Amino acid sequence: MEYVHDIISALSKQGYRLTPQRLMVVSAIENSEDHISAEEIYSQVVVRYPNVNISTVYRTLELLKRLGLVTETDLGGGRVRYHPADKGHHHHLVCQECGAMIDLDESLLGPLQDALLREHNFIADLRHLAIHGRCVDCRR
Amino acid sequence: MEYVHDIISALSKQGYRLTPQRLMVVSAIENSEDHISAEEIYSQVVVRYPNVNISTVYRTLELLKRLGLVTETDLGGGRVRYHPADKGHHHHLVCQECGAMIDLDESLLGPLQDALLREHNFIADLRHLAIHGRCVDCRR
DNA sequence: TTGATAATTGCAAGTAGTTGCAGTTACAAT
DNA sequence: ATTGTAACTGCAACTACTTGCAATTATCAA
Ligand SMILES: [Mn+2]
Ligand SMILES: [Mn+2]
Ligand SMILES: [Zn+2]
Ligand SMILES: [Zn+2]
Repeated sequence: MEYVHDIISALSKQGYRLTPQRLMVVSAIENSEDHISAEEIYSQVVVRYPNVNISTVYRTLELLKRLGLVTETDLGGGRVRYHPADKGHHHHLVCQECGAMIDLDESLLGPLQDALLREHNFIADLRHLAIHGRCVDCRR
Repeated sequence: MEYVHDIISALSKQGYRLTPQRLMVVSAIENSEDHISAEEIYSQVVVRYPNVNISTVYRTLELLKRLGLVTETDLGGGRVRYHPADKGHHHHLVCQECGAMIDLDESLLGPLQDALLREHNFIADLRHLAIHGRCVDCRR
């Protein structure tokens, strides 16, 4: 069985069209070492496909989010960032003062997720959260 | 002792100027029954102070956030919403599918806040969160 | 009261992201 | 291969929010 990117095969399986623009956006996300922004995706894609428009990047991200294939996270810095939903299950603590980021294991939010499901019948999307606050150094 | 809005007396105590624009923004927030947007604040203020600029509203909100006097929350709908930090301690579950909102007691996040402080020395700002996901009806 | 002065504001331009629409194209059916 | 069609894209205009800068003003000291 040939190798296909997870996201692309999921798109294909669900009947979405595999346009070159989408393939390149997906590839930028899957090849990114960490969290990537829409602008960064765009500037990668535009090199190989010069007349792509950034609204296509945003629309693709919207689709991938809606299908649960990528997560969108506000890590500060004025733009949200994306990464594959099934890659590196974890969260981040973000200091609002100095921008420091602390990685957090996903297990810390398990109990909360369970409680919300049990007590409110609500399926919380708690994959790759950014929790904002103050780190030790910026404590007042 | 005379009555002063909590937020105004806090501003004053910390040495910030009490401009008419600020007083009116604060008043709009404190008088709002629930969560209010920047645009809604602006449209209240502009009636009594016609040449106020919306950037002043945004800058005032930024200040009030930074001082911990108001909370900013993304409840969906394409704009964030504000309310006094010390009013109605609670959170919201927001369904990404249908927009339904379920109120949540603040106690549910106490254990998480404690764990983050204990295990990571991080003071998480978990006042008035919006947790996104799917409600029972939109479950798949 | 009356200045001095730094904080604050209005304005205009900028950034991140969204949307309506007309034209293009992936994909399926022939 | 050709063609029909809805999905998708590019484009341009728009929304929410931000920012640099010059003009205004709240506050304080004289
Ligand atoms: Mn991450
Ligand atoms: Mn609320
Ligand atoms: Zn910090
Ligand atoms: Zn729902």
